[in-house]
Amino acid sequence: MSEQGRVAPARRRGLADEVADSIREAIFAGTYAPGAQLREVELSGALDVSRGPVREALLRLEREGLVRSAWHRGTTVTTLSPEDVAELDSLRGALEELAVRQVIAHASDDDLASVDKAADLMDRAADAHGMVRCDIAFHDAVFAAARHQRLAEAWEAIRCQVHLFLLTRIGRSTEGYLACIPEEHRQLVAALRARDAGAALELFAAHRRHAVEVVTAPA
Amino acid sequence: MSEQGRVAPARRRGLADEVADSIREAIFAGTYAPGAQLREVELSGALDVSRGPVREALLRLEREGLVRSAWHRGTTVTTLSPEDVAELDSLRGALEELAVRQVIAHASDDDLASVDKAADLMDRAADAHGMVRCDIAFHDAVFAAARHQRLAEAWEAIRCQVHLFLLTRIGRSTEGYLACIPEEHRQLVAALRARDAGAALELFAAHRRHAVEVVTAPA
DNA sequence: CGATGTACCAATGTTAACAATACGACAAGG
DNA sequence: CCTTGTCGTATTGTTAACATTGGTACATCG
Repeated sequence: MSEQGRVAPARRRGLADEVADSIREAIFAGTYAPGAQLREVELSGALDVSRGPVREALLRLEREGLVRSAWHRGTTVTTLSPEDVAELDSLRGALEELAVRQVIAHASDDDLASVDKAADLMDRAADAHGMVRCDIAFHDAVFAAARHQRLAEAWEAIRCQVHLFLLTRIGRSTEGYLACIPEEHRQLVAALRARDAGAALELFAAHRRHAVEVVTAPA
Repeated sequence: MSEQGRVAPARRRGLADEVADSIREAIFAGTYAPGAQLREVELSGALDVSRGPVREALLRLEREGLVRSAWHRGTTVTTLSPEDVAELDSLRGALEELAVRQVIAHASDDDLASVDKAADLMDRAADAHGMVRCDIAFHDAVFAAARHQRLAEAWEAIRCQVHLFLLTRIGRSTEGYLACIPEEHRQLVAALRARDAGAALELFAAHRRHAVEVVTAPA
């Protein structure tokens, strides 16, 4: 699917990156619940790495908003209050609005094909957790298609928090989610392909609204 | 000016934060020009600190977009290409639009007073560098008045880059800048105080346009 | 003479030990 | 009984030494 021309970036990653990935996965898997403390010695022991890379990984996760840390007070997994959800939603809205405009203005056919593929992958999602993963992947594809480095970075800064948010969403009600979401995303793709800014913006806004309603409505 | 009620956060900062501040200031002062390499040993020697905090500081500066680093290839001061400037402008626009809406919707009188004060401080700016500092401080105040933690963080992620951008602007022409900018910001404050979303949005957009034009227009 | 392989060096990545700090428990005093 | 001061411990902040890697200059070969 559109090999981009170049062969491969071939950049080797550092240990800190892999540690960050491990911790991130552990959090999403539920090993570390929101509010739990992430002790450096414990992590370094479990991952068989020194505290240096762990420390660097935690700093990266903090950049992603997945954890929060205070001086000499350790690092804890982020807990999302209702206010946090509201912030996440409004900021995500601002970023997605720019992304949609950029996609409609500059995205190539290959970029749109990637978005399409991400939407298709949703049909194959086994459980709710997998669906959330696909959901995030879809929006990743949209931001990638926007071809806007800094916008993508801004999305990455809240991406994991949105993931966390969707995780609490499926905790509330898995019913409508698995069935409706794939179709909902297919409509987003269609609007993007049609280069219809107005329709796409409205659909993305509705998409976000649905997610927020599920979490906030039932006390 | 509005003590917020609480006495003081009283949180002590780590060494890494201070190191980050020092390096940041050095970059803005021109000690390290864009593209220059930031060697860990050199910095740790100059600041009389170990490489640990320096490493952590560089990671933080990378989060702020002030430097870029690759694995085993060191850290360099960010250089802004024309495309980067375009990205910065559009993303900043998206963030400021949300900020303006938030300010108009939720900002307290104290918040607006802070913005006002930031605008007044511009009259006392001695040179162009000081003016740039005030310019950034003004927008800091706006984002602070928005009372939106994550939005403020998103702004911080490009704040230093905008600072860098404004620095290249005054490199092009200092003439109009020193004279017009204070008045321009006063109009922004007025629109914010009037809670006039349409006018404020347009004025902020024009404000950004002016800055970009100076840098991009004269080849 | 150009291309290629190699060895060196400088800089970063990683590790482990040392120092400083926040939190909790417990005892003394009002 | 509540407040306050002190101590101990667990955890983070910091440091310095070791390991690994990328770049470069140079020698060698075609």
